[in-house]
Amino acid sequence: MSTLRFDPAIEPRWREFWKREGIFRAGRRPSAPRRYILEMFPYPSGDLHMGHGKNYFIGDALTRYWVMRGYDVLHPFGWDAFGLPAENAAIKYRTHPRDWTLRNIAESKQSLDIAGVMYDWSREVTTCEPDYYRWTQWLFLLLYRRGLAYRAKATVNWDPVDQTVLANEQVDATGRSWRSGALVEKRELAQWFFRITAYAERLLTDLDKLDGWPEKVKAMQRNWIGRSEGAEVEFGIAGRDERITVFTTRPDTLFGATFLVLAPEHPLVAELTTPERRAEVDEYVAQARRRSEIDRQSTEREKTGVALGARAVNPVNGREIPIWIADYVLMGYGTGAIMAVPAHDQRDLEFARAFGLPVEVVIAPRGERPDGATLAAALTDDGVMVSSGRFDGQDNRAAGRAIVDWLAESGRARPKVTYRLRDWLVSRQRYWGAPIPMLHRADATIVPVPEQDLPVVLPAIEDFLPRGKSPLASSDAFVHATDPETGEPVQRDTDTMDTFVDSSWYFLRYADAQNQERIWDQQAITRWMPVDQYIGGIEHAILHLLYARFITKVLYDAGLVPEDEPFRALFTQGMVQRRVTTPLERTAGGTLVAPEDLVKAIGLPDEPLAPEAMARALRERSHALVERDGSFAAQSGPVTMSKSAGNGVPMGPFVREHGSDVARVTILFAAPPENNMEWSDEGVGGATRFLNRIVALFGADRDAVADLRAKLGPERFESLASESGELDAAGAALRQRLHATIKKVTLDAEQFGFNTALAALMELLNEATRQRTAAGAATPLYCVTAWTFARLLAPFAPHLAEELHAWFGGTGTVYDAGWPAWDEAALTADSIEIVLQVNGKVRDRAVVPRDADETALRERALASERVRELVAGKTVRKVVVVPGRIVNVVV
RNA sequence: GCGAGAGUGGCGGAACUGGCAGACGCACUAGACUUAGGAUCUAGCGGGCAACCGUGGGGGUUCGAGUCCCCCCUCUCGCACCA
Repeated sequence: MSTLRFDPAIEPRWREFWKREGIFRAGRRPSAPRRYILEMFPYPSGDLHMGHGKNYFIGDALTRYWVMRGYDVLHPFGWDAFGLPAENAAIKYRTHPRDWTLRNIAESKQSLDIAGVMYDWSREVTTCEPDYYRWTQWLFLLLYRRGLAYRAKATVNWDPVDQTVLANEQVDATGRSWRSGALVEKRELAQWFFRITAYAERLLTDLDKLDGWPEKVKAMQRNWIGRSEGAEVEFGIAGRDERITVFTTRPDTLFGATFLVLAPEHPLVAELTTPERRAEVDEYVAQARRRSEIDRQSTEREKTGVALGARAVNPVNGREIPIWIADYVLMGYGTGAIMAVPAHDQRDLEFARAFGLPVEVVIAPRGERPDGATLAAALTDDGVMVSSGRFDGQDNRAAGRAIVDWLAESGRARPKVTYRLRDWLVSRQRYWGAPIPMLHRADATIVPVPEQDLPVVLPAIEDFLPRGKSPLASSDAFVHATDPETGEPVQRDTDTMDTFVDSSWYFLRYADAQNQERIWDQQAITRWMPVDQYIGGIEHAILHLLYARFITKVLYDAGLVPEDEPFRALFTQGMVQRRVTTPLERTAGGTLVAPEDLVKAIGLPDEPLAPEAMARALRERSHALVERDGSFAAQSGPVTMSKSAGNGVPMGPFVREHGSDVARVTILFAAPPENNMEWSDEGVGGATRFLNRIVALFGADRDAVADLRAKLGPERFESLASESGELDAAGAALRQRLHATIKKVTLDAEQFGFNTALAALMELLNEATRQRTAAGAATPLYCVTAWTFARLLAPFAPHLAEELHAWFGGTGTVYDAGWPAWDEAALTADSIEIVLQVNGKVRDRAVVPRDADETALRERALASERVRELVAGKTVRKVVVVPGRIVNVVV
């Protein structure tokens, strides 16, 4: 006997059908409400594996759901095609970055096509093409015009491996480049910046509008922006007219400032150093400059510093205090200078203790007044002001405000808000990026390239190797240009833009991707923006998502986009992981030998081991010893699929062999999409069985369903689902299950509950199988269940859903067949089972009419034999009745 | 240290406003069908012989707590000398 099975060979036909009919083209339903669903566009690094696939399957499921709901859905795709890896790969494989990139795009596109992920390809964007980067350059000019792009000499992060500067966001906490992993150096260079700090406050407060964003991502952005409210206070310098401005969040502690600390890079350091301190100070400054970010930012480190010899004057009491420099004060934050209040700040206390500086308590928490000299930890709690002149006895918070007001009268202080966010450095000394559209005159002034001269085309030079300055500088044809105003010779800026500029606006271009005249048409952008649902990895929580919000706000201010936040809802999906299995060699003596690379990777002993010893050694390294058919292998825990781990399951080959629908169900069912999921053969098996069971069950009755539907007509046929008629027990159960499933799948599909939606479909399939067996024939209810099942399946196993829909006599596409509606009244059966409890413990169950009232339920419960046994000889104190659910007898 | 989140069977995970804990699936066990099974079907599957006990631990609220409140523990992620 041969049962029908799911055949992946049905898939290509449906893919072609969707493409031919343009089912997923935006604008197909111009009068319907719109939805914009977007997955983060990829960097085209090569062929796609299931790790990438998850992202696209999630977006595709959502797209298909909303199309079924009758919406006009925009689901576009593109390529983040500029960037360093293309250059590095091109150098390695002796090709051109452009060729390498375009080849990868073609390959990835084919994988997506085979997987049946449907995009509106007429809106495809590729950031390395002139018809895209022309507008990236246009955007640069817009920012320049609005005073938001500027050139400045700055201490910048220099990546010695990739030979380029990096934005702060692209250097990790250990001071390494996010891309090359190299320790970043500091250099003084003239660079282009975007003034994102001008938007710091809006970027922060508007996070509150983003209800559809994960709290975690919003928290990360808040933290990155790092708003801090306090005051700037000016200290005098003994014997001089200049002042030193410090930033403090605790002006209430001003009377307790016993010294000042400047960052080693502070501009006043050289001037304030007395001759006898010179040698020591110079040595310290040089040392600090050499020190890497990791060292410098470690909290573990002992405090170091040196005194300059000069003295500052505290504006609140005229007291003279010493000025020090120390590398725990950062030039990049606040004013690069602090007042040290060791009694009330832990870092200052450590510093004071290390160098024997005085500690003076000026706030007494809870009425206590500890001695500064013996203080073990800084006092950071609120309390009452002491040793603070006229402010003594006041509440410290109020006193802080009063002190700032008082000093403000003489111009010695002002309230100040400080941010950790720095301006965005966008220049890159690399080839493969959008040229910065600026011209340098002989007199060192700068003029923008006129808009009509865009794009500034990236020249097709052969020698793009990085040598510390932009490779574009070596192209004379590129560098030499004419001043648009004077006609004099000028030189082009030879830097290219950070690729994060390219990706900060691509989602806007999709609204009108083909427009050659303008960046986009106002009507188009108003139709599609903002993005309703953005889907991508958490790794972009700060960089891309912050830049995209910034650029959108700039464009909003320029009247070019309808809303100032680009993404209404954000979903961060989990990774696909897979165990790595490495075969072990078996010696004649029965011992096992690990291959060299495994020994190197996890530190296994480089010698033959008995299986038990090998198992133990592996377990200690979070691996397992697995055996199959007498061969042994080492198996790792789940690790994220990647090229480097070598555990990616390539999309194309898998889909061809098993089917896209199997891949989708495997991924979507295994875990909630926000979690990491483990890809395993067992998971694939489960998904395959589910699809096989669908085909086996409904395939056998396909003609019965089609015939009944043809006989009754579509409307009459569908109304069968709501008729209770004369159903037997199995029929009643199926009807209830059908409506419960429609409701569950509908609600789940809208909140990424794909795993539970599929579980509900499995339950419905199980119930349908039971009813089919009990009835021995395809009943009308069973037929309408099959028909409905096909539509509910459409977001998750689209090819099979189309196949079922066609089997059952549906015409056109299942995506035009409408989403099923459930009947709330059909969710509960006429008679239901309720739970009988005694003292809150389940003791019995009873089947009662659905609408049984409280009195009836109470009587039914007390009539139960089990309940009577337990209640016998005791007093019934109370009976809690929850109609439709439970009766609890309290004795 | 600060911030966000999570602890439920052998595993992934279910559980709406407090109302049958463990849905669905994987793995596993037994049986059936088979030349064969790593296919398929049937049954079982938290622990305990049982009364009962079970959602990280301890208290509390409630007729009733995985869910609410208080305290504690552990883990994951992000940030971290930010004045």
